[in-house]
Amino acid sequence: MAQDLDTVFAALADPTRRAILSMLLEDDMAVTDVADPFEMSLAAISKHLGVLTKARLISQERRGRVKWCKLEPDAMKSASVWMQGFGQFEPVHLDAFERFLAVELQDEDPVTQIDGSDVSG
Amino acid sequence: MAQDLDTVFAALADPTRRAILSMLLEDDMAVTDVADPFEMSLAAISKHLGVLTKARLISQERRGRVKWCKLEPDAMKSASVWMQGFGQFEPVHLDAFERFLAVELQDEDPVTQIDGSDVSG
DNA sequence: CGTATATTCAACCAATCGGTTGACGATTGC
DNA sequence: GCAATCGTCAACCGATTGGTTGAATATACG
Repeated sequence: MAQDLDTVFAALADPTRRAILSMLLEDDMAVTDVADPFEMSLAAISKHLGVLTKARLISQERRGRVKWCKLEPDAMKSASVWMQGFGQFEPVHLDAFERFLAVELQDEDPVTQIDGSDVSG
Repeated sequence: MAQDLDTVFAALADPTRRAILSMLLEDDMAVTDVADPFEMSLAAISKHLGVLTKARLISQERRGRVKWCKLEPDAMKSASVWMQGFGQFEPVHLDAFERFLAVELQDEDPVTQIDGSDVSG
């Protein structure tokens, strides 16, 4: 559906949300841990996670008082398929680590942030 | 760069703009002709084309008093590469006509609009 | 039980978005 | 030259976005 593409692309348009997705590529995470490397409030991250969930790019499962966030690549796949209509984009075969790097390198800012180097107060 | 992805994904998040892109898949078009199937004003379409141009998803070349719009698939490709970090999306080998259909079918509304059937006011 | 932790909710804010209208600047053609 | 065509610009509008803060809700722990 077109509306799915609306929400998926809109979700991907924000660098914070893309950073969150690449963090979740490593492992499932609790909301608080997702929020940790960012300078913004927990509530803001919670909203971002809501946007990602609505776009079905992630799923959230509550276990006890902790809500675990998990990457759901299918939604991204359908967007990717739509894009493929515009050219034969070579699939660039990557192994797990290279996939991670590919994402990290395209998205520069969040890496610095996630690294937690020197985030000014 | 991350900012490129911002503008590309944001541009793709709007159904009118995706419809424009799939129209341009068939052929280059003048701004007026792009606007024709839509119910909104020419100025609105002009703005949409501006967003697409800024994202480098299209280019615009003025020839006489007509401005021609041309699809530029490279920007979409870089977004597509970013996405591939999240999974091995099979490349779905399509020929030219099938590529066009793939795009059209994913994006339903615009087709109806382009068809000009009955878009309520 | 009481308190700390995890997360969301609600209200608010400034900025951006997607659309409108009317005026305007170029270019074309009778 | 003058009128029609092509396209953008500027001002405006309501809705949405991305952030804040403070309070509220659950769950866990000691």
